[in-house]
Amino acid sequence: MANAADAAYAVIRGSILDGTFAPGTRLKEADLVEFCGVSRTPVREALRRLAAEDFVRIQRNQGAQVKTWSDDDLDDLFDLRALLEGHAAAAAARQISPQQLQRIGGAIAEMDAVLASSAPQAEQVAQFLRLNRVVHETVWEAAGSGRLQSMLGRLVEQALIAHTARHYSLARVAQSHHHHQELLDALTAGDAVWAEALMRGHIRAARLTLKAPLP
Amino acid sequence: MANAADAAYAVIRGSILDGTFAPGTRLKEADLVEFCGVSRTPVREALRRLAAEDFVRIQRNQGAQVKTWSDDDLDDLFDLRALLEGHAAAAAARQISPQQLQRIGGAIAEMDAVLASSAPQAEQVAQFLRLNRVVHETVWEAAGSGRLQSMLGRLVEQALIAHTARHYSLARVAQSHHHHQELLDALTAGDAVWAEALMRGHIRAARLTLKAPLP
DNA sequence: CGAAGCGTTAATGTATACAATCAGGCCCAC
DNA sequence: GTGGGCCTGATTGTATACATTAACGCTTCG
Repeated sequence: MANAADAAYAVIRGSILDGTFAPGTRLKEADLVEFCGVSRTPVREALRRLAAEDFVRIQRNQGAQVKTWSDDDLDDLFDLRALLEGHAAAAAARQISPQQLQRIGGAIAEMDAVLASSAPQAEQVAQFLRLNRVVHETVWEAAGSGRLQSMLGRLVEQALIAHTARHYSLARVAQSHHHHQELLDALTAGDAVWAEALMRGHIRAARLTLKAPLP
Repeated sequence: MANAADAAYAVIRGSILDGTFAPGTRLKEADLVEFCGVSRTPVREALRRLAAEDFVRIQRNQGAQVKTWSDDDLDDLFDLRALLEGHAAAAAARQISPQQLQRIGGAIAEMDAVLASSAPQAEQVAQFLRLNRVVHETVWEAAGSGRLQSMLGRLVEQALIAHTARHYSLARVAQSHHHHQELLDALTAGDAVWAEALMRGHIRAARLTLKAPLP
């Protein structure tokens, strides 16, 4: 990351994702110059890029603020995610490689280990989320559409912002885990219809988690 | 458009869409400064924006070039379009307003008139494409998802670049026209399944047109 | 004759200075 | 007392100068 603009982008984006810049926060260029340690030019470039990716909202002469998501927005977002992830799962079922299947299988096995461990719950959830990402990204990759992959990456990260400062319950995590296991069966069987149905359900369940986390 | 950056964006984007900047063309910032009549800063901003929207490709220290689309890319693009436009059509069928139905009906009636006229063929096709856009945009709008709307807008425009300098045959245009008419029936009936199926077929047919135009 | 290394140059990347614009507060008039 | 208009400060938008990078052609050596 020799680039000042890329560095600024990474810093700001990371700070939005980890909650340092909460939704609604006004992002002044001068402050970000200090925060990122680069001049205004790359900071502006980073902000424009983040705006294009829907992480921030820019109004003319009024600067940028971290985007806020209404409940309807999130419904909308998860509807699209269900559609696109379902599509990806179906495509993946038709053409996934043994290596990719193995990667998903490995991630699921690791999840097993994580959930069986006696680590602190927060740690377990964090590990699970990382592995969850591996599973999903492998499915996208197997779907073989770069465009679909980048769209989904963005959608997922937008959903993540809304998650910030909320924690998943282990009960929901376990539910997700079961989804993944069954998804692996569907992918292994090459059953596109099954895989798509499972994935759509999986995403819908995730939306519900966000709305009303289980205890 | 009091903005220099917006102006540059509009000029460059327009020139890409109308074929002035053909796919693969290297876009040097200095040249664009002259072309757009603004300084490098807004030109750069415009290029970054166009890159985010997949109109150009930017490599570090190597500037921007108009994106080229392989046949596989286009297949990919139209697959996604079929999925998303189908989804939009289904959603629209469930909740479209009388005003929106009327707008689509009006556009179709105008298409009738255009096709029945004795204008030059190129003129007929151009008019038809404009009305075609009205029909589709109304469907997206009726679907009620801003995110879906912007995604589709982008996908369609990317497809348009590939069309440049190619002309549609009247035969294909007539086929599209029939699709639109039946789509209006489905939307009026509020039949989401029908609308989705029609739209998916409509997009698939469009892909074929691009691949092998009818005489 | 070919290939590798270096220098030049033309382009992009970054910083900063200047211009335009908007928000907020103050004052004045009604 | 309240509303409107103007002024001021802060912030973003634009231009330009400087730094850095990589591509290209030249030279030179094997």
